[in-house]
Amino acid sequence: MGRKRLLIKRIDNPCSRQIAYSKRGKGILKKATELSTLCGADVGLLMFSPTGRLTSYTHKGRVWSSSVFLLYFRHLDNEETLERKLCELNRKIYEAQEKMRSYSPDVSNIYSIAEAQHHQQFVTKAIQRIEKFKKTKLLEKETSPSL
Amino acid sequence: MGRKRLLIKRIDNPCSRQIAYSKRGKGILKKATELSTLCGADVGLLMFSPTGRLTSYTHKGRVWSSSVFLLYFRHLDNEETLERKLCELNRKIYEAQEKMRSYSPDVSNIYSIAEAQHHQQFVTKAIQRIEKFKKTKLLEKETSPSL
DNA sequence: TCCCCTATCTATAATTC
DNA sequence: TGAATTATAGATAGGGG
Repeated sequence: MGRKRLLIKRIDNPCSRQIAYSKRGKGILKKATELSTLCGADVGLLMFSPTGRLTSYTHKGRVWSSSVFLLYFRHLDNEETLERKLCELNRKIYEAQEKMRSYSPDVSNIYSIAEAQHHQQFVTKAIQRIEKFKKTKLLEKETSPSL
Repeated sequence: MGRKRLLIKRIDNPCSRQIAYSKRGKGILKKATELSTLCGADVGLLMFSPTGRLTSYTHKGRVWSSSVFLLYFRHLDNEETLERKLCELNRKIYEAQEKMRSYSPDVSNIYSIAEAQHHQQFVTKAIQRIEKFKKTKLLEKETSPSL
């Protein structure tokens, strides 16, 4: 769509590339909004320019937009991937569950063991809480070095 | 870009709307791939049709694509928003931290960490005791299966 | 970078099969 | 839905400021 037909391959000239990105980026953004309003479709768009600048579009309306993109922006805010966080948390939960499983073979009828189980859960949670607490405290320390 | 000028507002006729979505969806997809190859930009696109069908495009290349979209697809797999999960986990952590706070009321950072250490040791020993207890009980059960 | 201009190319609305 | 056609609206390459 220009004075010359354009082959779809990487534009070598960095200057032209940036200009093309600017123009086409706007174009897609417009298309996305149009699609969204015309068809009532949920559209999400993320673009990183050659220089790394982010442009995004989200039609605020439905579940997915408030999940994917919200997640993404939080991810940016936290400067730490939520995915990694989530994986870690899930791993911990899994490990904890595995541990628990090994302790409870077939003994639902024996009250003392059930009770032990209860206690074990309690202290497991307690230790997790303590670890979390320690991390938080350490973080507080780091972020306020004057203390 | 058609025989008539189109006002950008929701297309009332469901049939026309679906057709428009189909065409324009493909169009944006093409644009996204073009932008990606022409400019070396990372582009991610998610579209939900009026009927709820998902179309997506991701230029596989950089970090973001493997975070946002991976998250999204996992989210689909789990049939439960990761966001909600995360919120829940964070809530649990928060609650745990709140509980822990009661163990260390008003001490300075260093001491509260030391104290946490102390509590941790305490519950670690506790859990060891419980495990021993349970093993013993289980052993008792195995050796007297008639009960 | 951003805007403007304009020749041209491209996308697509309407239509038919 | 889908594919093809065609007229036309819209996007944009190249160039200038």
